[in-house]
Amino acid sequence: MSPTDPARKVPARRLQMADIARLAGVSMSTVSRALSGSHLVNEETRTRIAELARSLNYTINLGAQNLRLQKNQTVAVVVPYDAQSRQHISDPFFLSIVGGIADALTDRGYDMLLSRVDAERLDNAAQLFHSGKAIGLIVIGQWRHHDQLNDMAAARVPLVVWGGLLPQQLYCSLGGDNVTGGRLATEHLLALGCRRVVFLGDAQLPEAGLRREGYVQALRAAGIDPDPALEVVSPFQTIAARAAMDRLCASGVAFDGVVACSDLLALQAVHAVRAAGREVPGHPQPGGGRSGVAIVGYDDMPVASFTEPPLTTVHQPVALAAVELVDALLAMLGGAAVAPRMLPVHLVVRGSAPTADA
Amino acid sequence: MSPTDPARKVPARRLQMADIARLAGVSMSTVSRALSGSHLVNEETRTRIAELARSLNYTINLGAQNLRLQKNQTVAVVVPYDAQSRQHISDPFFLSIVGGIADALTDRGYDMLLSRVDAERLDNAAQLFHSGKAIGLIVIGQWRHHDQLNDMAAARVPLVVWGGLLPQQLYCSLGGDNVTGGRLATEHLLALGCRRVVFLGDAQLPEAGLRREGYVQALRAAGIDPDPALEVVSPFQTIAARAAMDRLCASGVAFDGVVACSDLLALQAVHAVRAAGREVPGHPQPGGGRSGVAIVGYDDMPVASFTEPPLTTVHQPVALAAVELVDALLAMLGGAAVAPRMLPVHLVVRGSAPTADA
DNA sequence: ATGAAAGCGCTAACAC
DNA sequence: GTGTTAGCGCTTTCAT
Repeated sequence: MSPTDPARKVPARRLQMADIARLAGVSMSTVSRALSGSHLVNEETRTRIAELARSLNYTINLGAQNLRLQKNQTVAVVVPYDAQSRQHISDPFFLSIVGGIADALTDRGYDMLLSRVDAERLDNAAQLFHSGKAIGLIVIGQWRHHDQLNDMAAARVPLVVWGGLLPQQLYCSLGGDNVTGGRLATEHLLALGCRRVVFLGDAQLPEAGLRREGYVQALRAAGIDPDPALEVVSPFQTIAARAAMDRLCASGVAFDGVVACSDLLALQAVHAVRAAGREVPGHPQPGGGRSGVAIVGYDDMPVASFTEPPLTTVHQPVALAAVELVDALLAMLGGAAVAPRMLPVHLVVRGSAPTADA
Repeated sequence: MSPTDPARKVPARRLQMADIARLAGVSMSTVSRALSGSHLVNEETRTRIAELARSLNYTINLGAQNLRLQKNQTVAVVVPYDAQSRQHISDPFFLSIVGGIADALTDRGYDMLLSRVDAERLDNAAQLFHSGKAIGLIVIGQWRHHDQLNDMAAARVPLVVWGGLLPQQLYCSLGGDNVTGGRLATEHLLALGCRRVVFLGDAQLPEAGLRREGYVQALRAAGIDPDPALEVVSPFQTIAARAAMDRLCASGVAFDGVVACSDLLALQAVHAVRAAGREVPGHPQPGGGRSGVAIVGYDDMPVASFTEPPLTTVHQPVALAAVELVDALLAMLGGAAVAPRMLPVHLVVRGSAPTADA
């Protein structure tokens, strides 16, 4: 039952083209041609060489081939991490966009290098390009370093960024329409009778900042002045979010709605609010406001409909985004000038902030 | 507000060492030495060259360097896909293990190539090694091709596989203890009074097959014969699982518990059962069995505690697994013989199959 | 302390 | 149709 011989290792020098040539009794050039399917080489010789190579597991060394051909089919996908919290990739949104990009790149015949860089030094990712490891970069998120991304673009690093559209932007970004997303979420809460809506997220991050703009727009349109006490700063991370919401609840500041910057944050808000003895989503009160707290998430991750309560959330088109990011980068590599673009988002109404309220 | 000049492209030949040499007025050898921090080169010259390189964004071309040095720091992480269903990476479990591996590899100074291969041709992944793209492979899942993995190992491809321990195994695998996992889940349901426990998963897949072994063990130990009618074959995919469970409910076959092979499958089971008008988890009945259906998931994905009902599930140590996979591969590359190993799993009891039942 | 030259594994003129 | 040769961008003897 136990393994016969678990993976022993003997280095065994890797075969190379010269070996194949010798074994086939031809020159290297012939092997090279045969393997590339050139019609300059005799049909019979070609298949013989191909067989030989296959039977020996010989494959052209791509490092050498790339060097010679000056080509490279590798795209780097850069997922920044927060060095302080040593926070790893874990948000399902990031993970699934990475999955989608992997698929899109594979479909198009490119390799994908998955790289982590310190979110404070996004510009370190340029190294991947300058060193020739990758022909271009897809960066997931702008974090706090719009400037570094601009510098990279100015240095002609082929670059596409998942994120929002910012002033003075030199690079190509693609992302959900954050302002609209923030506005939709907030409008929905206002329509439910919420009057004191919390914004949960870190508005220092461009995406969250834009969502906050939408939030403010919606409030103002409803004649409500944004209250700084209702801004709960929290990174895209669960523990911190929970603590921040607990603090808010303990502070006694009144609120009856939450616009969260991710579904994960929304879930933390749900638990914090319930731990404080209030209901989610509660009911509108005759005097205005709500008996409980209605909560809207962001991203619409696959399990959002299975949570308790099911999350009302702003849907981001992950699969589309992945394909668009890849195509944008490839177009750019093809010499096109690719303009930044926003992808449509829409609100998905579920239980955490229902539509018709009793 | 709109971008000044979105990422225009001018090819601009990449700098190379000869350029730096010329600009610095020294020979290439000196530049090479300077950049590698050799003490053979004058302190002053060295810093001068380093500055120059930095200011011009020059980085050594790694393709060329690797060729010359015969080195490579790239590990391929292979995530198989189902070609028939064109099913993309989407299970949060796979995604998060990939995230963890990315972190572990980055920490150790390796690059990670994320590759997708047809689950029917896992052996195609060997190409990544033979072509020199990667020094070794981490394959996520055995799928239906234990044999191909064995062949790869026999061909001396450095290889570590996330998966179960199988008979006649030549490669190094690491994975949760699936038999125990399946047994724990089933024992828990039996303890709750379930007598007709469904196994939801595709036992053709080694991991699911092992879990089924545990399931059968637990049933037998309780004096229950496994009923083939209670085996619902479903891939690790949501739509199919839902349909299969709907069919089971419609068939009239009696059941009062479900052991699912992933949390996603468990959630689908919850919905199917509820759509059929039954409760999850229900209550034990005086005559044996339960009024509703108790359901246990597998993986313990991060949101499992936030679902409705919160999922009782078998916890897999994802973060640990990622690190262990990486370390196993690196040890193997270092010449060590690394034996397959199982990682501990444990049951996390939540609402979908509670502990003390009223 | 620095330079000249050979070669990592491959391809593409250019010969024949 | 096949072989010879000169590099792709780099490192490293071996000279000096």
